[in-house]
Amino acid sequence: MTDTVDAIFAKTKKGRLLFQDRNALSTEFVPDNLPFREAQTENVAEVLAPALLGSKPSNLLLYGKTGTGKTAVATLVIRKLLSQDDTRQILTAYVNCRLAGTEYLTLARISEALPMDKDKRIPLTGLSLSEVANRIFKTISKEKIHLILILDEIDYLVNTNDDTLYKFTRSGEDTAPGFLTIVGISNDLRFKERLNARVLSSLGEEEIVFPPYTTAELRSILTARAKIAFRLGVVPESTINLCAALAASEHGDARRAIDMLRVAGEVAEREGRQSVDEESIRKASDKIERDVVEKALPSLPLQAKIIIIATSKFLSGTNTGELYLAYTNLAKKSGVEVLTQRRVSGIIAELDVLGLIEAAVVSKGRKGRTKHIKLLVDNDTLGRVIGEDARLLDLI
DNA sequence: CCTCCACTGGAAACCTAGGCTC
DNA sequence: GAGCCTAGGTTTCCAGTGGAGG
Repeated sequence: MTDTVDAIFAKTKKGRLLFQDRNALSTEFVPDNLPFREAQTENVAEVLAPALLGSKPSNLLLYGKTGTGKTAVATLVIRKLLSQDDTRQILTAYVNCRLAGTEYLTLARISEALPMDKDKRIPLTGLSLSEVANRIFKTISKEKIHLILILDEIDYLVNTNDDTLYKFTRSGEDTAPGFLTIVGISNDLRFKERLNARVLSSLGEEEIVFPPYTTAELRSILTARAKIAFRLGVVPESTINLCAALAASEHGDARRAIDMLRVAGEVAEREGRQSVDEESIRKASDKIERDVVEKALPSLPLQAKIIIIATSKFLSGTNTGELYLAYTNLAKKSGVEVLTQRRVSGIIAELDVLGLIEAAVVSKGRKGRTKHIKLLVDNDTLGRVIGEDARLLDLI
């Protein structure tokens, strides 16, 4: 027993030699200059600069796929802006609309960044959206706040009606003498098409596009980060190359590349290796994929979990009708209310977006049209993660 | 070329939880 | 505390639809 414990500690001590500053590879870390994003950084700075003189900057839209540096550029510019703010009136709020979940929760998150009166705090539910928006506007007006609002994944705010966005883009009178500038960030290049023309004209006053990083650029970024994060010589060039190549095949996602390098370092450390080799990168790549699933599964609503379990009964895939029957059985067995097929079909679509299952519409001629559904989670993981939910244990 | 299946996916109505007002 | 209001989830209804079999 003590032997193994000693061994673990000894290994850890040895492994420590790899990292120098692990922070440089964390998702929150934004370096003081972003290579290959100089133009965009300057552009954003120019648009937001008027805030330093107390006037309202134009609203701004940042476009580009995940991991192309949109959030990093915004964060960096905001950081520098705040450090030079003599007016002391600028306040910034960052909200990820997808993570917030609903429109209401997005607004609630925004209000958290404001110095709200105690009795005006936003409760978890019960208020109308316009009431919440009005409270936010009133606070901005009363405290003369110059708010720069970063709405990451803003496309999730538009799906149903863009009433809230419209209100926010036209809030001038309600917020005076304060103001509100929106920096919208979107991964979806076609997001604009879904946007109401009136909203678009004021929200997209300025637009900046972020192209994907090339393999060479990723390589350069990784090399720079690795220099800060790791001790000299523990990351060979071949590791960087592999990491960059893997990320480049995923549409030039720098966040993913940096994540992978960090996890690879952790793997190498745990295994007591002397360097972060290509093997560590491969293991990291696997681990990241597993982690995504293991994080998403437990937070799923009960019904979605049951549907996932039902899907797991069909090893080589199934279709909507068959899956619905299996789901119905499971739900009855566990005493859960049975949803309609329309709803189940909707949840299937949601799980597809999450990447937990694969659901492609196929036509089988006379045998109709359906979705071919396949589980993308392996049964071990499923049993381990969903098994924690006592109600579902015996369904697996 | 036409049919017709087994759904898909949009739209609207309905339900529920929870804060608000008086 | 009664009655009102809304967001978000669900149900109800239904007009499409891709393509194998006729």
